Amino acid sequence: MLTTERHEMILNLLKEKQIVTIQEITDVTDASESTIRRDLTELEKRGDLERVHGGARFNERKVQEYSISEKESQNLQEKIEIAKYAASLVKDGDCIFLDAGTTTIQLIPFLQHKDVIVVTNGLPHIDLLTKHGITSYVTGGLIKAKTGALIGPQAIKSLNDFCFDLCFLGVNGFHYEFGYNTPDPEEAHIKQTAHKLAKVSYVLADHSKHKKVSFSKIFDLAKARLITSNLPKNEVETLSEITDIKGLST
Amino acid sequence: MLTTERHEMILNLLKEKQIVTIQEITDVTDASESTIRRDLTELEKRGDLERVHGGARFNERKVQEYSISEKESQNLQEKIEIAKYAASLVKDGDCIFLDAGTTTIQLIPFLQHKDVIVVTNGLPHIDLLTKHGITSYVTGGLIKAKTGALIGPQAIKSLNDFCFDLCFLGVNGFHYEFGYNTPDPEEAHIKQTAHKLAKVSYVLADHSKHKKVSFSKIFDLAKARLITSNLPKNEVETLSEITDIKGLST
DNA sequence: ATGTTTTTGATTGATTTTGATTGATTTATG
DNA sequence: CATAAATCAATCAAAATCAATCAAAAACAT
Repeated sequence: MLTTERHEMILNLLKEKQIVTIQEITDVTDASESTIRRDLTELEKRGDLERVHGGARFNERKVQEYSISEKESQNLQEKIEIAKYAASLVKDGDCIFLDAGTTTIQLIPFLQHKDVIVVTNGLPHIDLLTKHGITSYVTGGLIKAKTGALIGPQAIKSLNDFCFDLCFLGVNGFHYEFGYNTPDPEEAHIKQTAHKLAKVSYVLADHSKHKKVSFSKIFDLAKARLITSNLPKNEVETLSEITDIKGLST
Repeated sequence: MLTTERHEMILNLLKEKQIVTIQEITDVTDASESTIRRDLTELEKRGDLERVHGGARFNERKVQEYSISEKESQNLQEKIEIAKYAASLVKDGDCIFLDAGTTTIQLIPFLQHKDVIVVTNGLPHIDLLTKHGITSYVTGGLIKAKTGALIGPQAIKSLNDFCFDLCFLGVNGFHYEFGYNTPDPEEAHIKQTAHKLAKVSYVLADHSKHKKVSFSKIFDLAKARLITSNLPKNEVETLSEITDIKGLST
């Protein structure tokens, strides 16, 4: 039996059972315990599985990679409406920061014939931006494979090379009391930095983000104007007490 | 039995079984082990299969999606060979700079099971890097839509945040007297900077780049090791007078 | 027919993989 | 908490596989 063949057997076993013992693997493959241990070490190094005492379990990394396309389809129409309105705020000659995320990406087609410069930390944005012939800059940074965002100190540092007329941010949640938030502190830091560098900041968030709270607070609602949609009228009124809010409806 | 005939038998075997041992092949073909080894080497060079210890398996490379520009890239086979050799120079734990360009991009599949950190200024590289689960950073900078390279002062600045064990550069031409060169002064500047930050620099260039001279000189041949292929023997000797050169042949 | 080139199979020593064994570490059990 | 059982990483020698070399055989050109 070839080493590669054995590796594939192990991964197939894992795909079926989610978790396997070394004993099970040696039974199936007829290889010694030592060999299987070496295999597991190797496969873990590749990131294909996670070792646990006595065996190994499946690594969900590969499944998670689909998360981008799935997310994208959620509330798509709403996101497009929000993005369309946001784009209407852009004037010729503006310098814009486009945050990573599936909402802000919808903004790009509406910028096509405007004479603007865009800076983004979202990798999926880049392709669309160049296709629409928009002069664009990317921040540097570590690639967060799951979301295609650039993060880390390098991203912050390269952001500081710019000033923005407008800044469009995506968030995971917004809350009357707890402000705008997102799960990743690194991404929160990026958004804070972009906000500081911009004359005006907008947060784009569909109704599903309302009252959601996740790990990292970005800043209070008051600090950026909120563009959202399909929120109950009274909620919009409540929120408008503390921030500038544009409530659309589709 | 004809060599070609044997090659086809091997590929057919592979199509059926996905993975075969050398023993299996010798049984079917009645050829010696040495001959089969030679066949496998040849077929791997063509990109028809991938050798593994003890046998061979169907090449994933062909299954994987490639961007249009890659498919259209000239001297692809040569570039793959060069990239493969370049990848063999990479050790676990290395920090690598991967220059933008169609040659360096071929290096990525060969890095997939190595424990490395990659920094690149090539946008097309990013997708492949993440697909292979490689920890990667992007330099910031202006997007040069034509080549998908990141350039300008922001790119230079963010490069200076790193140090590299190895630096793999692409060029448009190399010349005994005029050194390595490329048409865009901005890109030349990036390459120079990356070279300064790296312990060792390699230039990857297929034979079509030989004796080409374009607008911007990057640096003299002596400053970086040259990996090339299909160059006449005497040319390799001449070049080896002034620089460290690895001449492959396909 | 003769000399040249290419292909082949055998042989070599180097490299890689393997399974057994060791003692250390972790987990289970009383 | 202490002990036993299971699992672990590290090491080593045997086995398998490898690339490189060389001479014989085959294919080729002249």
